[in-house]
Amino acid sequence: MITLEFPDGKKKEFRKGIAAIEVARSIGERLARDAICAEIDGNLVDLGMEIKSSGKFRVLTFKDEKGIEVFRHSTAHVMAQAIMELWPSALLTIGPVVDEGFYYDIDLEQTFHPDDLAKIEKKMEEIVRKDLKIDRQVLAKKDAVDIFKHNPYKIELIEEFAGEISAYRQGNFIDLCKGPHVPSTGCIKAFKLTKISGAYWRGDVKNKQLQRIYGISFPDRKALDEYLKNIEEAKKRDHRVIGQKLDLFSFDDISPGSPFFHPKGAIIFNELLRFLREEYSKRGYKEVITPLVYGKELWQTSGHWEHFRENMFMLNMDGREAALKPMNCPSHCLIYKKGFKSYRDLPLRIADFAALHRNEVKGTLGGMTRVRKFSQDDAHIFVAPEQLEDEILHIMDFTRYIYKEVFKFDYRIELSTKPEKAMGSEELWERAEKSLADALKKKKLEYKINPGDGAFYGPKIDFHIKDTLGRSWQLATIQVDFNLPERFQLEYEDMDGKRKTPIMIHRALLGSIERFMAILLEHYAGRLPLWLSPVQVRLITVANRFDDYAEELRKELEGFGVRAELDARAESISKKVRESQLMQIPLIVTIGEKEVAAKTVSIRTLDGKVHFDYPKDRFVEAVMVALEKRTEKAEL
RNA sequence: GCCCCUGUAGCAUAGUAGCUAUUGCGGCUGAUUCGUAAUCAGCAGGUCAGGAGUGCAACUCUCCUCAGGGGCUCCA
Repeated sequence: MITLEFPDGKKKEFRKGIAAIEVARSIGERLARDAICAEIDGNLVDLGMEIKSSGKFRVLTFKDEKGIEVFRHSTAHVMAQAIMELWPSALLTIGPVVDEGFYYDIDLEQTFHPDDLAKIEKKMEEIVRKDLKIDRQVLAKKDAVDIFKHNPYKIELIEEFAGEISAYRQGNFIDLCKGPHVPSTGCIKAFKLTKISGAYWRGDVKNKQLQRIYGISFPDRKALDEYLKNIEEAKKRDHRVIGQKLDLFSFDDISPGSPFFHPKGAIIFNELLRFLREEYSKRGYKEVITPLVYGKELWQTSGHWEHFRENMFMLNMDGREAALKPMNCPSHCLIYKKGFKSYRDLPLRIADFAALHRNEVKGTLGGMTRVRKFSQDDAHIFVAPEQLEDEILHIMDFTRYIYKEVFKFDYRIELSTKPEKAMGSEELWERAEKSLADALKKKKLEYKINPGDGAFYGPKIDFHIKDTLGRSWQLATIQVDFNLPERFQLEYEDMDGKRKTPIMIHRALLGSIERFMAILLEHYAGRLPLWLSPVQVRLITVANRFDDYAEELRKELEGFGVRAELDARAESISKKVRESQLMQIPLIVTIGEKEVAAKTVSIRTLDGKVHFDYPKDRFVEAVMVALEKRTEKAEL
């Protein structure tokens, strides 16, 4: 007999060699039905696995992260089988589970067409209907090589395996796999193949490009339908759709990747800058204005010429090679060098909103999230070494204020360390990495380490958030740099009269303003906070004879710096309300007989609620308070 | 840069086994003065992304270019 301990701490005896599924059944029929695989002492196993020794036992279902992964991985196998049946010459490579679903990379002469997805899905349904048993097999290396000898990718994988080589068979399909898997193909109830793309073998551009098919699966149809509905909803929130509907920005073929901000978009952009400037003045930053064009010698000094020349826009300046600046750091180093610096000048916080140009390769451009021309809320802070940690803490506070308090975002923190292409000594890098890690620990923040993902001049802390389509974007970044100050021979005179080299911190909190705007639009689904709304108040009159009162109120609001419009067209109230609502105007004020008589207004907010007979002066007051405090909405 | 898909008026769309194009919104004109998501009528608006080719004939088929989209790679 063996003793199994369940997650609730209860222990139960079973005969040795009992299958995991039987144990599940002994707990409950329902659990056995939902079971995907089991976990024994932390190791995932198939439900058919015979348990030979005592230990901690757990049944995994679709409610468990690991259960979802196994389920989707099994779906990937069903898809692979379907593809092999339809295109027997296809070579399977790898097919892992990702955040949203799974994919399989396939080497096939013929290219897949989107219509093929439906064909593959049909074949998958057949396989599911057959309810083929999925069996685990442990193979000796030479047997594995023999089975997969026609597939060089699998051979390459087999050659790398150190431990046991396992494979899973369903019908006449077999694939190399660590497992576990669901017991039979019939378990895969609801799935959808979502997209086709190219992908390089092992993610390396030098390797052959394979075809990747993505899919997702769920234990029942309802969950899948819900997922698909969410995707549809997310598409409506896409910043490109909102940007066009609200007339915020556009693009033109004549300058791909460079946004045109329309008047309403420009308001949002400028409001963001106004907000930052106010914060800057509270936090000791000094704003500067710098050139866009620089001779190449500057980029040689900074190291960008060597590392990023292909991504810079080149120009000719008096017959000398020059480039549009892709970033601000060298400009600020030059400003630092004007006039001798004392330790009393540090920390020196230099902020800049200059336009930056990066000649991104065409394939990577997209909407406002990846552009060629953009501005950052950039700042470079020059500190003495002993000020470094405090300054980093100071920046993290600033970041938290913006993201948590003002915009209420959830973010993820990553610490990126020394990349292969790096400048500077090992020792400097270690010091820089440690200072960032220490600051994170002091703030008790959770973070993930991204080995080798730092900038070429130093390590960094990045703040990432997800967009509505589940894609992750880097927003704020804090980078420690010991290299540029040396390259530019920056120095300051310390208390002891000695000349020392300062440390430079690169930081941008919103990141690119363009990208931040995109994320904001999606975050709020176009319903921006009052202070950012291009039009804050729209006044609608019931009939022309009330226009004077409305215009008076509009002027009053305008006088207080509120963006207010009067819609006095001879259209129906319903129509004017509808249009304002579609334009996501936060405060829609209607004015008619009653309002004029009683000096009130009727205020409609975007949720459709109407506050009738609201005293006019109190309304103006409420708007002013909301703008002053930058709250999302006016308190009515 | 690589793979795949897409490109019809300002926007959203229909369409043709190859004979220059549909509808709605928006715009303009006129009427309507109305109480919280579309008042009515009329009019204008398109070298069907651009170029080349095959046809008597191309928006439709082929090729090239450009742009957009989804991925891959990249992201100072």
